[in-house]
Amino acid sequence: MINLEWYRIFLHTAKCRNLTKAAQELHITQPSVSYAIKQMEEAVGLKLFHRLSKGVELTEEGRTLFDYVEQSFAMLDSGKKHLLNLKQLHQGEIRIGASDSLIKHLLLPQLNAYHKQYPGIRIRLSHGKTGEITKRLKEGDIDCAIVHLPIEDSDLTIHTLATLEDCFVVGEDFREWTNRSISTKELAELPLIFLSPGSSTRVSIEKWFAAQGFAVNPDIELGNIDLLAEFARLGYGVAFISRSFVQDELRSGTLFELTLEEPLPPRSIGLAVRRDMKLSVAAEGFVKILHM
Amino acid sequence: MINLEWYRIFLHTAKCRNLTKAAQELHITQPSVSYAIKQMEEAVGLKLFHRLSKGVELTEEGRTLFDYVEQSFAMLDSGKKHLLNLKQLHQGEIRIGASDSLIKHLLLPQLNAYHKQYPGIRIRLSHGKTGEITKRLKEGDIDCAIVHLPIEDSDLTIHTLATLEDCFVVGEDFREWTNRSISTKELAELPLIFLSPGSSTRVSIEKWFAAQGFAVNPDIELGNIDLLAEFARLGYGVAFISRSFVQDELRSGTLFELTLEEPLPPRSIGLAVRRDMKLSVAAEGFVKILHM
DNA sequence: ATTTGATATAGATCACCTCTATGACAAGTT
DNA sequence: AACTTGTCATAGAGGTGATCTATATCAAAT
Repeated sequence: MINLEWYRIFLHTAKCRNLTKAAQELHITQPSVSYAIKQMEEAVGLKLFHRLSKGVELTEEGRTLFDYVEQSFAMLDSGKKHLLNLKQLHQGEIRIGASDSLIKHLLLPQLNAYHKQYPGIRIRLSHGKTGEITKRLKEGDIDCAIVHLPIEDSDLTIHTLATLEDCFVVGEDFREWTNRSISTKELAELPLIFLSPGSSTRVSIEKWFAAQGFAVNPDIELGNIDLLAEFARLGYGVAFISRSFVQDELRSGTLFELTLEEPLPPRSIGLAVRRDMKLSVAAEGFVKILHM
Repeated sequence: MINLEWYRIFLHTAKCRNLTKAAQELHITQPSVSYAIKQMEEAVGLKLFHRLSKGVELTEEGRTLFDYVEQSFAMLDSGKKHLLNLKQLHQGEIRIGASDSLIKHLLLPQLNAYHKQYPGIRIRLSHGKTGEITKRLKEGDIDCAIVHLPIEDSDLTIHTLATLEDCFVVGEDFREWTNRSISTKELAELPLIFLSPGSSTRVSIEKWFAAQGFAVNPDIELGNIDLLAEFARLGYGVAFISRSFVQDELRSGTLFELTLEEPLPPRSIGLAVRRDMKLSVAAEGFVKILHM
């Protein structure tokens, strides 16, 4: 069986055409090179070098093998370089799962910062609901997921990232309701605009109403945060939304926040990763940016 | 520095996804595999495997490296297979130099036998005069040369292969000259047909005449053995040619050999190879056939 | 709670790679 | 012709690092 270190010695010797010089390059003594070449020739049963009075020269068979060995070592060198690039974040990819709204309203600054800092890393985003995303995470299709909390899943490790504060907002047509605190009963009787059933935001607000004895039936159900805000602005009713998603609109006066007698519970956003998997270097870099 | 044997262990471990099974395949113990993987990971500064409760799984970085290592080892395997093919004469090439006439009239049986026995070997022939051919041999452009002897060249090793017997032949028009022995003087006065100046055959016959005090001036000089025989047959004169090259014509009665008072010296054909070079396996196979 | 399958580590062992020393050879120089 | 130089090959000794045995640790399965 050929010791792979002999290939390295063979390669250097072929390039130097001189055992003594090859030994110097390899930082071993000349008899070591002679020994390794001899072992290789015996192992393959063929002469690989002509011994001349001044140095050596590859035989026909040696030249044939040389081509293969040279390519093989070039491949290993490329592999090592690629690993170094991954390590130094010059190359690589990161696969992140999050809902569209979280991507747009929460992650954009960090994604931009990460992309600016590591332009060689390819960022792949996949959107979906928390349930879908955690499934992809567990199946190894994505590296990390930004999810609404709480999540109980023994396969995942969860880190809290941020707190989301929700609120109800209205447009100009319903602005009179912002003059005073509103009871939950009053609120339940207004036309409500919610996200689709099953979204974490939707589930959390339904629980809030139920805890107070109300079953609400929203007038409008939408799948998009921007549309929620837009329909509220247009006077279709009262939208339930995370405050940080509509900061601009609140500041500019196109939307107005209702004041509730009963406070809304804060919600959390977390980072989920697979419990038994070490993150790639690229993913670790992103997580670090998230925690800043 | 990465010991190349670790790559082999890495490759097997990645394929088995289990250190214990990889150890079995490699005929070493499981702690040896664990040790090698650990050394590799420390050397590259990256985790290459996730340790699971049942076996291991490549990390992102490990998968990247795996692709390179797999290709690299495939290249080495191809190299070993190619060497084995060369060794077993399933593949390879042989480069032979000889004059056209030697190829056609002397080597064809052996070339046919060799090609039949080793159809995977590529036979490359280059023709030329002995001087040109020995030059190519010394420059490593051909593996062996079939040459007229004697040759004195310290860079070459010469083996005698065969003896060539030369003769003068005539067609029907000069047939009367074959009735009795002819003196050299008589011969010199006949119209002679020779090969071009510089060919070994030409040189040897000029020496023969000169040793007897005659300077001959052939009527016809040709560069082709077949044309020599044809012009003799057509009655243009007396051609000087190696007997073995016109055996068929002599046997069938289209050419006739003159009987000389002074015997012609026999000439030898030899095989020349470079003195300090080991022949390739393919060339050795051909030399063996030549010596049969 | 116990068993099973698997990896990681510690310390001992030994195989083989490497060393030093030197022989052999051919080309180059004097 | 004698000597020097550069280079490869071999012998025998040494030592290092890869491998071993033994066992700890852990999580999944029973």
